[in-house]
Amino acid sequence: MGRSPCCDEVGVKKGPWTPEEDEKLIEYIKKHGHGSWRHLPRNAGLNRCGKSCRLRWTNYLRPDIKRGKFSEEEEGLIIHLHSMLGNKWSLISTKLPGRTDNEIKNHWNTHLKKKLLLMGIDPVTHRRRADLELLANLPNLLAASNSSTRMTNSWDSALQFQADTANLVQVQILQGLLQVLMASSPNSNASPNLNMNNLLGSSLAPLRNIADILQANRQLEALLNGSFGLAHGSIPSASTIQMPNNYQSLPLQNQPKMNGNENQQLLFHSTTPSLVSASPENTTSVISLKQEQINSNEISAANSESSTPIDPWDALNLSDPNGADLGWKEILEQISW
DNA sequence: AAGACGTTCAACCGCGTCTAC
DNA sequence: AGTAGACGCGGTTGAACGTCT
Repeated sequence: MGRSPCCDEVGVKKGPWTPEEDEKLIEYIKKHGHGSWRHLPRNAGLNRCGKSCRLRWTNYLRPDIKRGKFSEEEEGLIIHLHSMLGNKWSLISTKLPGRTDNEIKNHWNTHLKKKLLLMGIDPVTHRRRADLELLANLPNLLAASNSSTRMTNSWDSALQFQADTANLVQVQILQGLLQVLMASSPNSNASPNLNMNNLLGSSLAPLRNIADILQANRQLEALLNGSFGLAHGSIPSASTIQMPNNYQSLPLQNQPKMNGNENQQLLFHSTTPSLVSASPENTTSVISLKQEQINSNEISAANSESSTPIDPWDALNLSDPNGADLGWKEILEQISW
């Protein structure tokens, strides 16, 4: 056990390396190899601790280090490996020739982690995020995940899988949020500050097309049934979302009217929004949302270009007479979970 | 133009593991 | 088997740089 005492030595230089020090280190290792890192600084004429020398060499001076931006393939590989290995940066770096563990770690913390968070994916567990912070970040999440579903082939399958997962998050969050909103305004006379038109027209614009959502579900289904093998069992069919036990349908009077289609059901959560479970074992209620029932031709007959399958929610008359546009945080603050 | 704020990444720190004795 | 030196790993820091206001 015991820590290396080398860095405790007084009078040893710390901080950024000078070109002269780099030169000395390179020359020495070229001639003798690094050998014992502890003795290397003295032998090489460097006033550094062995640890510092090792770090400088392995992370910066080594001749086989690849510099420059990470390619999309590399990023995808990092995400994939991280989902399997966690923060085992040195292990991950062995799969990326020319990249150091430090470099990968930095890139993860500064780029990839944020990317996943924006997509609604927990960078630690690589699962959908189910916390309220996610809800607070909904606009960013929606924008990111919506654009991700339209991604070209630039991201590899690992990223695509996580992007598709994020789309399910969209559905779940929206459903949960609407449940809360409905519960707080059962007679459609919502708080005057709540403007459903604004809600659906701005922050939730990406969700206005249920066909997109169903498409995302199909993609996810295909991925889960395909090469990733991450599902714990059969996956709900493309037109069926299986819900955890605590999900239930609202009484009809609390549901938004669906134009010309009284059989259509949307899902609402009874309390706090949670996420779709990919595991059917904890599911009892299965509520179908049949794609064929969401015929945009039927729904949009009375509406123009802005019309979508969700437009009937506009009929809830939740518009703010003052036209105030609420941000998500303000909305959340008004909701008593 | 300049200060505030945010981002990046090289380098450090401290702990766990390995290994020689 | 126990101990201590050495190494490697992952988390954190802080200076440099970039962007915004």
